[in-house]
Amino acid sequence: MKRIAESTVRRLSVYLRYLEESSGRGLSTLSSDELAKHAGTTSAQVRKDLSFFGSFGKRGLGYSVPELTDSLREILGLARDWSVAIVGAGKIGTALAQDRGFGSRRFHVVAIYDVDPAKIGKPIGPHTVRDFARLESDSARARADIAVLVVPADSAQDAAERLAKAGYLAILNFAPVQLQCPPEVAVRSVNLALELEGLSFELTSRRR
Amino acid sequence: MKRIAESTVRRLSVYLRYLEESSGRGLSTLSSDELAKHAGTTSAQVRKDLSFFGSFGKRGLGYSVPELTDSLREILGLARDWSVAIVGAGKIGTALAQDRGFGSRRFHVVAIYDVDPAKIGKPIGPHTVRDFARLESDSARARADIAVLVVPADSAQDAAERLAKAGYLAILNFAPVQLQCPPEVAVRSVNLALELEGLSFELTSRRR
DNA sequence: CAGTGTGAAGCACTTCACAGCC
DNA sequence: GGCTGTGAAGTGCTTCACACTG
Repeated sequence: MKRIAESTVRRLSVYLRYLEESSGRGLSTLSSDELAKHAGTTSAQVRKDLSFFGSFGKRGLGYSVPELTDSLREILGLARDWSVAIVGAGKIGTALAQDRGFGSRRFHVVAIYDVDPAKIGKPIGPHTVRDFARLESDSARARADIAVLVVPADSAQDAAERLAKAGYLAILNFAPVQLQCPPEVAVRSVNLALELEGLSFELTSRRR
Repeated sequence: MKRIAESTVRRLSVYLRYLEESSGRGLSTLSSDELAKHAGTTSAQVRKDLSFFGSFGKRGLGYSVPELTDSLREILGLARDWSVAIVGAGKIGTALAQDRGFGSRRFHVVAIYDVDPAKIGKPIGPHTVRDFARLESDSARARADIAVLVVPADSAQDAAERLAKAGYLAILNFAPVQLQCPPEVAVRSVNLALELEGLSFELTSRRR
C-alpha cells in the first residue's frame, strides 16, 4: 500500500470526530462537502483522503454515517483499546493523567512513573506514582502500548531509550528535544515552545 | 517577501535552540551540516531555510553562533517579550501556567481566566484566577498579546470570538475543535487526541 | 442530477549539484 | 579545500475537472 501522509491521517481523525457528533444528532448520511466544511478543507480533499482506503460513498448520495464511522475507526486503529503510561509526574504529566478527553476514547492511562522519591507513591487520581526504576520489571509482566513522555529535556533521550528497550511501541514526546529512537518505535512530538514561537513569528512578520 | 512555510519556521526555532546550547558550550561557529544533524534535517535544507531571510554564513567557514542567534531571534520575533493569558483554569491550564519552560524565554503569563465561580479567586502560582466576564474590561486597560485557550470543546469557539473582539492577536488552542477566527488573529492548535490517534494509526498500519 | 472516485494538472516543499567566495 | 548560496530538478500533497453512478 502506498504511504499515507501524516496530514491525511490528521484529517481522518477530524472527519471521525465530526461523524461521531453527527451520529449523535441522528444524521444518517453526510456529503464530502459537509465533511470538508467542518474539517476546514475541501470536498476533493475529503474524497481523495478516503479513496486511499477504499470506496465508502454512494454516488449522488454521500457517505453513510455509521458505515464511514466504523471504517475510519478501523483504519485509525481505534477499533481496539490502547494502554498508556505517563512518564514524568510533574505538573503537566499529572494534569494529563487526570484529564478526561485525554484518557477518553480508546486510550487508557494505566501507570504513571517518576524518578523523584518525593513523588513516588503519591496518589494521582486512581493511580499511584511508580518508581521509573521499575519500568523494566513492570514491562516484563505487563507493558503499556504507548508512553507519554513528560520529563525535562535533559532526561528525555535516556528515558526514550529505556522505553524502547522495554518494548514500548510508541512515544508521545512533550520534551523539547529531537528524540533518537529505533525505527520500530513510533514517535510524535508536541513542543509548546515551538508553537508559541510560531505565533511570535506570525505576529512579527505577517502583521499589516 | 515570499510566503514562509510553517515547517520552515518550526525548523528555525529548532536551529535557534541548538545555537543557544552551542553558545553555552563556547562554540563560535557552526556549519549547516552540524545544525542539520541536531535538527534532524539536511544541510541543504538549513541553508535554504536561512537564505529566505538573508546571507548569514561565511563560505568555507560556516555561521557565526552569536550573529545567527541574534538574527534568528529577530526573525522569529523573539527580540521582544510577549504577554500570555491562560483561558481556562482546569488541570491543563493550571499546569501550563505554572510550568517553567512554557513561561520561559520571552513568554510571560500575566493572567488566568475561568468562568467557574469555584475557581475564580483561587491562587495559582503568583496569579489569581480572574472571572472571564472581566476579559473585555481588563483588555480595555491592558491586554495580553497571546491567549492560550484551554477550555472544553463546546465553549472554545465562543471564547475565541470574545478574545478576537477583545483585541487578542493570537490564540494557541488546546480545545479539540477547528476554531473559526478573523484572519487578523493568528491561530495554532495542539490537539492531543489527534496525536494519539496518529500513533494508533501508525501502530496499526505500519507495523511489520 | 447530486455527489463520488480519480487521472491529470498545479503548486509547494525538499533535495541536488555546482558556482562562488573565504 | 571547505562550506555557503541558489537555480534547477525532484517529490509529494492538493486542487481541478469530469466520467460515472445511484
